Amino acid sequence: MPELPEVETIVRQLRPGLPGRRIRQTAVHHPDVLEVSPPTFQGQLQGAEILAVDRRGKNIVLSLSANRFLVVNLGMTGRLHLLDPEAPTDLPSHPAVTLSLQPEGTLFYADVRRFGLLRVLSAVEWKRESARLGPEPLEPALTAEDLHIALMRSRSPIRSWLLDQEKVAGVGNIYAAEALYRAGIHPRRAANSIAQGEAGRLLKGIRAVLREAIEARGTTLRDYRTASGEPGNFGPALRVYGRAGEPCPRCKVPVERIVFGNRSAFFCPHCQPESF
DNA sequence: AGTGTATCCTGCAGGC
DNA sequence: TGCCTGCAGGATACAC
Repeated sequence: MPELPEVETIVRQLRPGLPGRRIRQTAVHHPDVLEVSPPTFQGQLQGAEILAVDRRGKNIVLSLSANRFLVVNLGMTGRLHLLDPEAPTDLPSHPAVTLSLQPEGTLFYADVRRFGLLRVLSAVEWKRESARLGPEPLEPALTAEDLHIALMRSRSPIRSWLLDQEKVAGVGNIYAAEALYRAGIHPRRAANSIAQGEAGRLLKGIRAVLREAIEARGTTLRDYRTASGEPGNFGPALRVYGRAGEPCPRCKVPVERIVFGNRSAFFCPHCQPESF
């Protein structure tokens, strides 16, 4: 999906506009993105006031009145747009859910592949869901030592480990590749083979690339758009992701692509040696 | 515990 | 032009 920087970008754009508005009407164009029937979903949202907009991992979380939470996971191709009634933009294709707001406004969810998911949860349910997710990588509470200790408990490849939302929340395939490149760690290295110093470099790499990507409003490969419909600008700053065959920016050795865990992994074979 | 595989679904690029 | 294959920011379920 949209990974942490893309979701953070959307949340920051929605935050000034949504709180204080009510959900006046809900239209479901594609029940695929729901877990419940459209009438149930509509009933869960009807009349609710939006109190806050937050992010947890890759989830957009709208706090609603009556202690409910609308949790949006964008899957691979989900888009959440706040349509300005005064300045009609190009409507995205593949509409899935439309929320008509009061006062005037429309929150529009579109999703080409419909892997996304919209759920309305109680406070207890959301707390439980959130507790399943790993720590927020940008929160200072997460230390290199914490990371190293967690890594020692797993023998899975570090790239797969980083993609597991129960380990660290919000990192996806793009930023896992970029963070491992910056840390000089081969994506296939076992998590428990990462030394303490490497864990420190990895955490720094994760934070640096996430911050820079947020600054650029995310990476648009094809579908991702900000809440106002703009593409993200981080694409040209990617150093290895999607760059198989291109020279490593540091050493000029061609970037390689391998596949494991059903996903492509990109790395520099010179700067990220598999073993020492 | 970890991994390979399949699934959900559509669109696009590239090869022939 | 058209047909085919492979590939894509995710998450989950399954058999080994």
